[in-house]
Amino acid sequence: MPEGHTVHRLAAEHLREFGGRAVRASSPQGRFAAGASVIDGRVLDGVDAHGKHLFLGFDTAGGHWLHVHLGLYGTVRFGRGPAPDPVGAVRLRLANDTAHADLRGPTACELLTPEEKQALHARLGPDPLRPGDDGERAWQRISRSRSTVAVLLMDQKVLAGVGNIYRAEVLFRHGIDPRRPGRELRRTEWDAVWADLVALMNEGVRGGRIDTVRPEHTPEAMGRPPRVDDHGGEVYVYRRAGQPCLVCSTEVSTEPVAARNLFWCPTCQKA
DNA sequence: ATCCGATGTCAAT
DNA sequence: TTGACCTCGGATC
Repeated sequence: MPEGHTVHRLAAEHLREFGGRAVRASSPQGRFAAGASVIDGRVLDGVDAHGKHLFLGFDTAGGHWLHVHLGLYGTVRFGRGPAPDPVGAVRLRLANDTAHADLRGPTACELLTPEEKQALHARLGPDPLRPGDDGERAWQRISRSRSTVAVLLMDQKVLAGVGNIYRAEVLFRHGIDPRRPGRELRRTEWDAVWADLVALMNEGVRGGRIDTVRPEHTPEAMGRPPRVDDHGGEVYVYRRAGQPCLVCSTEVSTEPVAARNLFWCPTCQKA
């Protein structure tokens, strides 16, 4: 499930499983039948990821880019060996003789021209997972904005790839109150946040999960039972409302912000 | 069997 | 600011 690290991981996995060979494409559910027939039989010869947007290039010289956005609940499930009958609503199945991948529930699954792909990149902020990107463009926006850092970090035009978990966790790690206006963030704080996102999210790509807890605060180090959460990683505040802060034992706070639940420690993250 | 929430975005108001 | 989108899994009855 999808913050930026998941999408970058999916790009690499598609290239590994399907790259350089003709791929069969179908839409068992039917909603992407026309698009699948365009891709069917073409060679996957390039992949790209920017924030939460995945791009698969088929015969890219001919300009066929598949754009996928998983949204809140989209998934891709890979399988080895002969593809079984599709189960449930599979929007797109990619398959070759050794592997298959089933896409379900995406917000976007569409074909783009190179120009349309470029336009999409243009409206996204820098992505901590894209090697050439840096946080300067994001800082220009943040340092001029009266919006809160909680809102700014989730705005994909400002910064691409950060979602609700990385937002909550990186602000905790830097002791920043999520309700502070962007223009009151200090340059040194932003530089530290950006550098931390680069490190945390690359770690997320490697492990396929979001782990943000420093070694000295892990359950093992603190003598607590290991944390169990759907998303599978060790975190400080995400979805821990009402539980004691791992650092200071204050109850973790929560509050809806723009239809998403924000989590923070009111003691460790002072204005 | 049914309800609810979820790592997200956009159109309509 | 609100609701729609559209899928799954876990909690609840």
